This record gives sequence, C-alpha cells and structure tokens, in this order.
Amino acid sequence: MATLRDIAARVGVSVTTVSNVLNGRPNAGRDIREQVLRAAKQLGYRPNRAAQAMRTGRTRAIGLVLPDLTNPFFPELAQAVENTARSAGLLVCLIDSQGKVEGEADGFSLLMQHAVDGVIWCPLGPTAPATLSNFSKPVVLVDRPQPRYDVVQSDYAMGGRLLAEYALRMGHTSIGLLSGPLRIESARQRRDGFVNALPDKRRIAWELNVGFDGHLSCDAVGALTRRRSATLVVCGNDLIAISAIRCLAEHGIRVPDDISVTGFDNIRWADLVTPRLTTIAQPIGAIGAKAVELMRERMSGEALVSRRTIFDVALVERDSVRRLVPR
Amino acid sequence: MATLRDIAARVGVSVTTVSNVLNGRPNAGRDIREQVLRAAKQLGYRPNRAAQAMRTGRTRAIGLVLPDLTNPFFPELAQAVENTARSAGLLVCLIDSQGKVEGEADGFSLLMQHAVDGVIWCPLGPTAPATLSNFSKPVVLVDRPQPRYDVVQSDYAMGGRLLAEYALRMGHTSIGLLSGPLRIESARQRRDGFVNALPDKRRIAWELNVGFDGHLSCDAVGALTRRRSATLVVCGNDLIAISAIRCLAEHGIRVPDDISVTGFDNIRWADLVTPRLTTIAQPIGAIGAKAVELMRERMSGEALVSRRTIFDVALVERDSVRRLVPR
DNA sequence: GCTGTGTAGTGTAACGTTTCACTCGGCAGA
DNA sequence: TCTGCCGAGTGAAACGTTACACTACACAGC
Repeated sequence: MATLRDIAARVGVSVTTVSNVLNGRPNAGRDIREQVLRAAKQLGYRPNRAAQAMRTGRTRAIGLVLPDLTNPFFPELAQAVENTARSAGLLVCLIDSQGKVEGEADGFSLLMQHAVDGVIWCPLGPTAPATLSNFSKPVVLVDRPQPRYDVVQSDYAMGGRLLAEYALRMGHTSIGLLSGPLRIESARQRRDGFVNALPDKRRIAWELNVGFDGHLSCDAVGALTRRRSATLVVCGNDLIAISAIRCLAEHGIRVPDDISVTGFDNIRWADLVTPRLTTIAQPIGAIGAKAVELMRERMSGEALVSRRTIFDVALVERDSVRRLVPR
Repeated sequence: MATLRDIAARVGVSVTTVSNVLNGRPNAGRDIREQVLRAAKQLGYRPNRAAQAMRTGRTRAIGLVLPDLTNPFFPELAQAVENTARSAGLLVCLIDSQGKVEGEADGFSLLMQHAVDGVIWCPLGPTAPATLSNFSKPVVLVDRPQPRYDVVQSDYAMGGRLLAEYALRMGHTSIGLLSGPLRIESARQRRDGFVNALPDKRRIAWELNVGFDGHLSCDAVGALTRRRSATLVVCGNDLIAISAIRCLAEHGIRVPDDISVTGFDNIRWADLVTPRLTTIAQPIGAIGAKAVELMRERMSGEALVSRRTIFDVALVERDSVRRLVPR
C-alpha cells in the first residue's frame, strides 16, 4: 500500500504538503497540487485508516446493533444503512444480538474496542446495557425510542389508526389482537394507536402478546380464534401475521374467507405470500438513510439536542382482509 | 481510555513490560505480572485497536461481502458469521453490494482501507473485481466456488439428485425448470445435479433462467406453465419458488392441486407460506460458522492449499408437491 | 575465576498520519 | 527602505502499540 511518504518522494515535496493537498487544505500551489493528486492516483493511494484513527481518534466506521436479522425488517434496514453509510465513506460494523442482552453488551464492548465513531442501534429493550454508560460516542436509535437519544421511526400511532379506520370501513366489529411485546415501545405504539382509534374498546374480542420474531403457539392462536368471535386479527408485524395465517391454515381456518388478518411493516414477503397481506407500509429504506444522516451530523458535532424523526406510514390494501359490508 | 503508559506509570515498570505481560509473553516475574494485571483491570484498560493495527498490520476485524440481504439466505448466513466471529473476538464489517459489481468493488476498497484481516465473500459473479487483485489478505468464499479460493458450500449436486429422485417417486414425468442464473456456479450445480439424475432428459418440458432475487415475470411463468405440460416446477431457490407460487395464483393455477413446486435452501419462510414449501435444506448456520473457522486458520497462517468444505443437504417434504402415483 | 546460559526487565525505533510552529521569499503600504 | 503580512512549503512531534536489541544480574559447570 502506498503511503504519503511514497507520494512525497515521487513528487519531491514533504509529507506534510502531500497531506495538506489530499485533505484539501489551501496551502499548496496549483502545480504541486496537481502533481500530488496525479501521483496519488497512479500509486493507488488509500489513507491508512488505522494511522488516521490513531492520530485523530476517529475511525470512519460505525456500529449497527440489531436484535435479529432473521426478522426481514432488519436486513432491509441494514441494507439501507450500509449503502448510505458506504456512499459517505463510512464502514458499517454489524452486531446481531440474536435477542440476547448479553449479546448486545458484548457487541458494544467489541465496537468500543474498535473505536467506532458512533452506533446505530435498535435496542432489545428499555434498559441499555451497562456497557453503554461508558460509551461516549453518538448513538442514533432506530424504531425504538428511548429518552435522551436521537431516534428515527415511523408514525406507528398513525399506522394503528389507519388500520382501525380500515377495519371499520370493511365492517369488522369484533377484533383479535396479536400484539408484539408491549415492553417494546414500538409494539405498544402500534397497538395503542389501533385501540385508541376504535370508537368502542369492547370491539376487542381478545388479545395475545407474542414475540416480534413470529414464533407463536399455533394451539393458542387456534383456540382463541375458534372460541371467540373475532372476524379480523390485527398483528403486530408481518412476521406474526404470516405465521398466524399458517397456524390458522393448520386449524382449517382460511384467510380471508373465514377470518381476516392484517400485518405491519410491509416487508417484501407481504406481497409474496398467499393471500397477499394487507398491511401498513413503513419506509424502511428512508429510515435507514435518515439514521445515517443523523449519525453524520452527530459525528461532526453539529447536533446538540436529541431529535426525533417520524416518517408517515400508509395502508397497503391487498387480499388478506375480507369486506363484510357493502361498499 | 487508559493506555499502556498509564499502567506502566502506576506500577512503576516500563511500557514494554506491561505490553509483555498483557500479551502473555514469558519475560516477567510473578509479582510484577500480577500488579500489571491488577492495574489494567482497575483502569479498565482496553487495547487501542488502531495503534495495534498500525504496528502489527492486523485489525481483528473481517469483512463480510454479500450480494443481497433481501434474499433471506444471506441474513441467516450473516447472523451465523457475526456470532461465530464475535465469540472469537472478531468484528464483522458488512458490505451489501445490492447485486451491483461496482458496489462489490467499492466495498472491497473500503474494507482494504480499514485493513480488515480477511474477507468472507459470496461473489456476485465469476469475475472478481479488479480491486481484489491487490487485496493480499485471506478470502473465504461462501456458496459460490471459484478457483484458488477456500470455499464453504452445500452439496448442491446432491440436492438436485434428491429432488430428481423425489420427483420421480411422486410420479412427475414432465418438469419445468425455473433455474437461477447459470453463470453462477451454485445455480448451475443445482440445476445440473437435478437434470443429470433424471433418467431421461426429455422430461424437461421447459426451462427459464431467472435471478436468485425472485423478481420474475409472472406473464412469462404463466404462459410457460399454461402452454407446456409440466406437472412440477423445480426452482433454483425458495425465493423463486415462493414468487412462482404467487404468480401461478394470479393466473388461477393452484399449488399443489394444479401444479407442484419445489424450492431450495429451506429458508425460514419455506415453512410459513401456504402451501408449505417442499425444498432442500442446507445448514446455513453451519456454513457461516465453518467459514469463520477457515478464516481464522488462514489468519493465523496455517492453511496453505485452498480447501473446499461441502455440507450434506436433505430433502424436506412439505405440502407443495402432489403425489401423482399411488405409493 | 571464567564462561555460558537463563531470567527479568529496559530503551528506542518504528508503523502512517495529522498538527503545530516554523522558514523563506515576495510584495504592498507607509 | 523598512515593516508587516501573505502564500507556499517544511520539520518534527505525537498518537499507542509492538519488536528488536540490549543490560544487569544470578547461577551452574568446569
């Protein structure tokens, strides 16, 4: 790998001058500047990040700490984050905690050792790992707000409301809820947004809290739908919805003929499964890009107060909800 | 952050001695050793990776270059790689090229700048980016073999054979092929494995090559299945299979009643969609873990010749294939 | 008493970059 | 002509770590 010294030697100037030119500082004449640039290109010069990091304390790498890549929301997010970061010259270091708090702590510890410039983080739960207390770099939260941090998320209350209005419009008056884990803020917002937009809370026939990972007990779901009279099951995310449809099929209950189902997230699969899933679309790509943008601002020391960016969501009507009343 | 110098000052020895102790080198007495260790713990010492990297040229970080996180095979792989790497103290730096060769090249360039110790790579195509030619660190390939590199993959020929035997057993004698991109070795192995295990090649009614990303033209698929007489469509991976099922549904063709479909990979969704997908399971987690293992051997300079690790695959029989002959 | 060997520990030079303080002309203004 | 300033460029130190060559001493063998 070519170094500043190599370039300096070739052009016949000092290392300092080369550094100045390459960093766009003004103190260099026209022709020297050009010679340096040319030599750098010829030699295929790439700054040695380790050396830069040692000198400046910044690495131009960020951490991305996620709970579970197996939930398709996160790969889409990771893809957006990585691509946006890369086009800003930032390297993304991935941690997948697999839903385990120790994993999250380990991950942060590893990221600290490598002195990443910041972390984009979708926290497992409301309590930050102890490791984080002595992590002095910027943190941007995604999807799951916590006090004192920047956060990027979708307007989940709006999503819930959209779903409630739609349910009513389609004539569903008795509703089952397959909510996500309510200790997670974003699950609660979705659920409350829906429930609060209902004119009458008694329309909730039953509610079951399950994990966002979509591992649910088919027996429980089957029993619930059979015993109580819901005509629509509103699920905390698409993964839960798709799993639920599968469970129902095993009990001989067809969607949407026998019961309707809605999802949340509009992951790619929502459009691929049968029946195609009616769900709430959130702009996952935009969320990832925005998170990187906020991170970059923090990294350059611009931001002072914690900011909250909330994206609008939209209803995507497909085939998993049956109309019970004439239009 | 505490440095070696801080520890040295506190204990009253030289920086070299502290370094020696912390790196487990033998030249230090019992008591000094203990004092140093104690001081390191008290001060919360963490080695500065940047400084280490600059001195030793190794970073204890590896790259993971993937074509498309949107294909669920890759998140599962990434999860396994990250977790295995982390438990070996290795940080994983992610690149998602989104199927673009320039993205792959950019990614490698970024990884080189950051001087990762090696790259686990699922290449986009048979030609390595030019960037790679001056990348001197170890590379371990996943899923897609190329000459001169270590590779970890599944026995795709076996998978194809298993599928062919199963198809015959179930009485399917006219078969449509929705193969992946044949310029990719792993797609070709799957396809050839299947075709070669067929007693009579004329049983192939039609063949269409599509992307592994499952974006396919429903018109083309519909036309093909309608016009020619296949009773079973063998797909290059689960994503293609699930998309195909969706396309067929849009044309009013039901699976498995009207036509049967098989996938390949056994991603999590294979079990969740309706009908549940009959497919070939490959041990994605084991593949990721093995890739990291090979990488670690290479990093410590053990391996000399390029090695190929091939995992067995298994048929997973579910609901997407109809039996046409009595048992 | 001398040599050889082993243990415990030190000093210093790197690695590649950035930063600070500096020099050296030339030129404008008084 | 002198002063001061500006543009163009330089030298050296520092970041935290490791590797190498070295010292100092003790002790065994002859």
